[in-house]
Amino acid sequence: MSANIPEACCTLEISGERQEKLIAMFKALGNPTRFEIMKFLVTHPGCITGDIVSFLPIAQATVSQHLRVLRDAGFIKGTVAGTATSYCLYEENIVWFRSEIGDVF
Amino acid sequence: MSANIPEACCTLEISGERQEKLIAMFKALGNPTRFEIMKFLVTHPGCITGDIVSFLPIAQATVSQHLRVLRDAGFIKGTVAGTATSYCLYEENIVWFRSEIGDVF
DNA sequence: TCCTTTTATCGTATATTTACGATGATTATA
DNA sequence: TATAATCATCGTAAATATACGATAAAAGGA
Repeated sequence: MSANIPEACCTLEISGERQEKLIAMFKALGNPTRFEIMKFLVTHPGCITGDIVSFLPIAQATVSQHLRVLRDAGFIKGTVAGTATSYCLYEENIVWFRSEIGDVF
Repeated sequence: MSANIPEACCTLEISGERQEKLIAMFKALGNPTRFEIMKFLVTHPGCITGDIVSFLPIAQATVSQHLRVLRDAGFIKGTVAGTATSYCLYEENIVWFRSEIGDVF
């Protein structure tokens, strides 16, 4: 008989780069303001930074900083359009995120 | 014709207390040390704090602090057993976590 | 060319997180 | 009743995150 470990409700079988990437995504989502930005982008795809700044009660510089965190985590994608920057969800990465969670949880 | 918003890859239809709870869980998982503790608990259910301290390269006080964050987020459950405390994954809450993510992503 | 619009970045202040050693509380054991 | 074992909490130092105003960069329009 091998060690009898009762099976858990999740495997968490992940490591290395995949784990780091997943943790960075969790961290990015673990902030109320960034979560609101994500929600806003679902209903306002392609909106520009200024739209998000108008929507949120925080300064433009702060919004820009949060957008960077979301961008670095892979959740959103920015496209420069004239003087503005248009933002969308980064669908491929979100699909990856969902898939990884499905694997480990 | 109503506003033609192309459908996103996720709805993020969540708010209020549910959203706060989910964000707190993301935040708790968004730390490498805490993620490792979660992984350790999958393979060592019922282990005591000292086991986790031996496993990780950080001080006992710090481990205890991380355990508290995971406990507050609902990911783990501690049971006092003599002078020790035995920890397990909090399966019901993890199931809830998985289910919420399935709904919004 | 000059001015406006838009956004990212810089510098910085404050808040939070993360880490540690020390201590106290609790339980078991000699 | 001492003594040991185990762990949470306290106080605190250092690092990181979050927020802001100011400024710079880039593009468009007058």
